[in-house]
Amino acid sequence: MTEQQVQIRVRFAPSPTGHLHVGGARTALYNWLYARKTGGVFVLRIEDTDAQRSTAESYEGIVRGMRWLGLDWDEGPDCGGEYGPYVQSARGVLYHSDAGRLVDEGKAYYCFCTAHRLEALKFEQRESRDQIRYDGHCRDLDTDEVARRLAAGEPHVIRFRMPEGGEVRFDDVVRGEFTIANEELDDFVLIKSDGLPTYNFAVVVDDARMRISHVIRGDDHLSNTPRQVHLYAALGYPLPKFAHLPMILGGDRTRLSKRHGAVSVDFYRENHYLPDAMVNYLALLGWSFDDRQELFSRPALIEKFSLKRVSKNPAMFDNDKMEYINAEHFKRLDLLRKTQLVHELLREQGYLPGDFEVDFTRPVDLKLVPGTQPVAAGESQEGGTPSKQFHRLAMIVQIMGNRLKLLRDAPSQIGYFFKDEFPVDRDAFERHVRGAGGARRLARLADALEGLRYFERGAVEETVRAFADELGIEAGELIHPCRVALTGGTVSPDIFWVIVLLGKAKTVERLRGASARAGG
RNA sequence: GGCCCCUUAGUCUAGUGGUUAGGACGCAUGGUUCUCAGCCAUGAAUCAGGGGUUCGACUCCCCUAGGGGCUACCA
Repeated sequence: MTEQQVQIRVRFAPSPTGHLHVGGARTALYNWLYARKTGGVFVLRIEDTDAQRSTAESYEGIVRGMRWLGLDWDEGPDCGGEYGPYVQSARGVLYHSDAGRLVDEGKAYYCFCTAHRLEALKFEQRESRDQIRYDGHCRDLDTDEVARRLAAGEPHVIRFRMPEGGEVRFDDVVRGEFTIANEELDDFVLIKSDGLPTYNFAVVVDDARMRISHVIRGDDHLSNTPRQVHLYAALGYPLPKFAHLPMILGGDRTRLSKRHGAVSVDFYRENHYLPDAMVNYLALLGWSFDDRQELFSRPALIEKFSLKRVSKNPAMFDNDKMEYINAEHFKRLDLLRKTQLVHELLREQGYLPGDFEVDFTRPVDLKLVPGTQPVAAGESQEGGTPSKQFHRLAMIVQIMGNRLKLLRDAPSQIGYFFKDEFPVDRDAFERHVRGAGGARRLARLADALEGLRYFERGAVEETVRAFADELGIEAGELIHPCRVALTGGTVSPDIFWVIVLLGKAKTVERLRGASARAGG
């Protein structure tokens, strides 16, 4: 007898009441990874039973965030599926039908208690330091009375009839066994007086009817799970497997929320982090593979992910580590891909001329790029054909090497290659150009470079060093002012490459300009 | 208040009775270099506290403390 193989079905069920934060994204990711690893189905369901707080913008934002992260779903509000609708507000009849069944079977009942009465009850229980729970006031109302009050249109809710004694038990893939006495639970509400289901009820009805096999969610739901287990039993639905993930905490160790700054997925998207890097880092928040590997490509993550290795401890989101992971992923991108990304961003921000077009759908010849090929004399580095412009951009990206860690910083780091107006570090200018007699030297260096017949790296370096020798100074003493004049700051890639890629005309112009400004 | 969960360096973690408690980020120092990044090397830093159990506890049990969650007609 082989056990029947049940299809693995998981879901991410956000409520559209805010942006997608890293905690939600992590939950979505683990579900997605599990589905992709097992060949299962990943469902997106929108839990909008809180009519007040749910918004369309929030829904759009969540979808945008998940798409950016590359967490694609197989069934959901936009693409449908066999078990729709995938928005709770459209599933009303399902909840009412299941709730009605429970009432008919005596497993749930109508309650007419007013908010006022409940308030007073709570107050009283707090005073007497009692457990705060519903007292079962309407639990055994006469059926005729119920019918009469219902007919009279009296506001009411439907409550679950919690068994008096006994206990509930369930297994959690990451927590192990969980048991709690029924006394701790009370007759919680299933259907609110506005007719909408409560979270605890809707989640069970939906997970069951959508055939969810594994409920993977944040561990803030752990305490609610026993109630849900009761509901599964009462409704006669098979119990799914549960996996409660540790929370992700903000810097102050409290639950993540808006006030925790950069914890929105939007932030990372807008700042041009790499989605694969974010996925990698998020995966590490509460999961580890072993004691050595922590850098994973997406396929590697799918292959290695396992619910069994999910940690029980809450984790704090560490931005430094996120940036590090991002840098590592960026480092691993090939030159073409990097250049493509930089190109895109530079264009967006107006750093590139309008005629700078590269058709990335066609192979780009990078043979000349690797960085050792001299640029032939007479070939201007500015302007030129699109492929020449691209070639130059690729070389710039190439010489940037690992200095470019975050795509977002590309414009400020290499902007001086494309615009003549770039920020100049005043202090550096004073120190390296005006002070130390740099101004006069720069003008003379400009002359020397201008006379160069072959403007390629070797010749440039030779010229600069020879000039330093002639002056009887260290090459560095010439290079520093040069860097400030050319790039505006004290940080740049190899200065000789900068000179070559800037081109003779721009180099000479900036050197003379700086010299003049310094009064040389 | 009641109940539940969690506890290895600042942070993320490996570890399941015997280890010099391993790795990573961050930090510090040194090396490489025209600066920076990178890379290499080195270093500081951890089992929350207290009781047990045991020949032996980071590992098992109990208590305390701290943190988190649930206790809503929020999800």
